[in-house]
Amino acid sequence: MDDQPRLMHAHAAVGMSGHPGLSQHIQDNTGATDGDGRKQDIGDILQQIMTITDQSLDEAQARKHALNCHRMKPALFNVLCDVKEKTVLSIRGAQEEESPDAQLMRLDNMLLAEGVSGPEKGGGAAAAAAAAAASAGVGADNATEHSDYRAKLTQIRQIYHTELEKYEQACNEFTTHVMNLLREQSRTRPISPKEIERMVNIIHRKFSSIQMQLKQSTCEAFMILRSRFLDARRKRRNFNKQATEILNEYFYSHLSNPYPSEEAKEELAKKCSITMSQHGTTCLLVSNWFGNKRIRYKKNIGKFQEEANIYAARTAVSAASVSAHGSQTNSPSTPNSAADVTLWEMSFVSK
DNA sequence: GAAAATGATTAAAC
DNA sequence: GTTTAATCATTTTC
Repeated sequence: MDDQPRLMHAHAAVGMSGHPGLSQHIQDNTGATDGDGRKQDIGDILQQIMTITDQSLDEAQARKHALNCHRMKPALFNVLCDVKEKTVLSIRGAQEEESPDAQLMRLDNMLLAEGVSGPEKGGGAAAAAAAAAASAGVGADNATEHSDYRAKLTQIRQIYHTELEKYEQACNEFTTHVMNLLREQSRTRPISPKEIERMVNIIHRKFSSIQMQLKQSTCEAFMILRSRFLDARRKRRNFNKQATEILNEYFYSHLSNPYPSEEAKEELAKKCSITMSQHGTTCLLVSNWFGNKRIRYKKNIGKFQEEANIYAARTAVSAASVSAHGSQTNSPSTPNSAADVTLWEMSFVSK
């Protein structure tokens, strides 16, 4: 501890000779002329600053006040700020990397597009829900699922906004607190406004990285919600009995070639009151049904034999009644009897 | 509650 | 683009 005064004098001397701006500052701020007197002044100030922590609170307060009023104080602080700026802060400044704005923008855009953030609900959220409901292609009870979806979306929005607000408030409070602290400290140690600004930036970056995490998890929550809602497999509905009968009737009466054309599919979909798929011009549901039926029939003809006989008999009866009335055939192709081995069946029965 | 049935999805082949 | 074959996920049946 005995070294301190010597050290401070040495510092002051180095400051004088090593920093070209110091004498200038002092000239500017004090107008002093006596070189030795100035050295003595600076040495005194520095010594007082360094020993201030060793003193009692009252003493220190008094000393702080005296220092603040010292005529050399502004000049000395300016120089020290300059030195700090040119060494530590400039190095640190150079190392500061670019903030990941791109990702933040991506998240912001997504939240905006999905209606989680932004002005008010009704835009993206409703559109997404409507699209989801439409592509799910369901009928009766989609209203409840729809509102369920909307309620959950609102919940996500609410959590997001309250959390965001909390973070913003905390950020502001913390920034104000730190700024006040630094301003207060700048009375006793050299802190430039630039340094305060830099500190504020650091705080903002930290908080915005937290906000980014919030945005990320909100996006994830929304994606999960939507995928649940959109996943058609989760909301599979069996066709009603009538629809199944219509499809089976077509299938067994076209066993030689159970591949309905686009028109036939649309016709069948209409007959079965199946809403058209959003995926294209074909009725995907009918295509799915025929795809499944073909493969399952082919895999186990025996199991479907009884069903085949029933439908064959039914079509035979209707064909007979039609011919009995002398009408023309209203079927695009000749119905097959279940006993017949059809062309289509031939292709896989004979391996 | 397990098994069967069934609609949807997928990759691969055409 | 469609179809097949395998598979998944749900609903229905027992």
